[in-house]
Amino acid sequence: MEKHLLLKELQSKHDFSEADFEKLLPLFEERNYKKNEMIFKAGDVVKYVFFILKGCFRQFYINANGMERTIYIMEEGRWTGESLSFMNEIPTNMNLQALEDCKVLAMTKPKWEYAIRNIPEYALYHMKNHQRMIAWLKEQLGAAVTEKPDELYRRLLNETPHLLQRLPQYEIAKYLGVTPETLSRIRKRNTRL
Amino acid sequence: MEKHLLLKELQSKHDFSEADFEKLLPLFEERNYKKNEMIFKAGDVVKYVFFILKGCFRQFYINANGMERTIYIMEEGRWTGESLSFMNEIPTNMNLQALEDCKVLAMTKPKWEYAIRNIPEYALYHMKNHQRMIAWLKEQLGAAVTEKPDELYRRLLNETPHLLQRLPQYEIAKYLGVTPETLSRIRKRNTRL
DNA sequence: ATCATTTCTTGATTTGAATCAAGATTTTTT
DNA sequence: AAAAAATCTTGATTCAAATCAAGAAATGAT
Repeated sequence: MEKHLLLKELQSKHDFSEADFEKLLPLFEERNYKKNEMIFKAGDVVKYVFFILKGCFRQFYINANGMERTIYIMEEGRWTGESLSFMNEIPTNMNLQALEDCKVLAMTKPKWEYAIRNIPEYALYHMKNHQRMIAWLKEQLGAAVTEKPDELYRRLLNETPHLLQRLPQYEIAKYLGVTPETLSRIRKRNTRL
Repeated sequence: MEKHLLLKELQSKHDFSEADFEKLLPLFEERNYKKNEMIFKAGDVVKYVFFILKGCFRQFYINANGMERTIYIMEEGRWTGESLSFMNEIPTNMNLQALEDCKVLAMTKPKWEYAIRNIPEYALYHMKNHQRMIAWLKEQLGAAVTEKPDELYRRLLNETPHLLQRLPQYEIAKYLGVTPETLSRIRKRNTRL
């Protein structure tokens, strides 16, 4: 029997036992989202934390003039959600959308609190995950402003080349923070291997 | 006797008892940094987590071409450091510099681990703090790309007006991600109340 | 297979910030 | 108080990406 995607993720980042996994897994419920469906919008209180079993999501920000920017794209085997809103039951300023038909494991706040209190290794895994996220966001913020679009594209090509196959170009453009026209030109410039 | 700055911060974000504070405080040592001193640089392993008692710091990113971008500026009553590097004893990709003569409370990793294990409320406070930081960074990233520099300046003017008094303009410029010349023009445009 | 829709490419033009280059002003040092 | 250094302002020019505007190509529907 194949190892569960969630167990794989937990063990890849932390020393997580199968016994703890047996306690954790039943706390989730399975949910499905259709392509382009909005999971939450700015102003909503986020009701679940999500572990992605199939498909991918984008989390994005919309400013006062309606300009949007994709903050990250998460695929299967990763978490998504918005923990500040989720934990404190306050409105989020982010938006989450399914980019494909998706299947997730979703956990509500009472069950999540139970998990944090009763599965110490889950709390520790969680802390590590947050640290990683903070470091990643700081680097993204640094890179977003100091790097030229061509360089940002090459980074993506290096770090997550499969995303360029998986997603339409206008989604990549929103992620890089350029217009689709500019991305088209970047690709032309960078195609001559 | 006045309430300790650290206790104030802990209680403002979490239900933190004075008894727990008595256990936490001795784990720190006081350290001083001179204006412009580098606390750590990209490639270093970060040895402490810092709570700022006096002064302010900037954390910044330097890209491959030497372009730099200030990620955040932290003042007294706030934390700084780089927890991914600190916790995992791996090199950081960030730089931390004192912008004034500073005094901090610094905690080493063994003591921090002791605190996390033995003062559960500190672990919870810590988790909340991380969530807040993630939400803030996501918003910063969204805003950095979607907003025009004038709007970013007005945000700063709204959210942390005292920083504009406290710091030279070229530091504000690095934080906003524009050149000092551009900031000078932005200020001119936005000064007519 | 054809038509319609969505996505991508290419060119021309506009726009806003970076860069380059002096000066002016403020702060620090002596 | 004068001199030196650091910081800030202003103007002219350059440059890169956004915008505007068609078309071309790919995808999906009938």
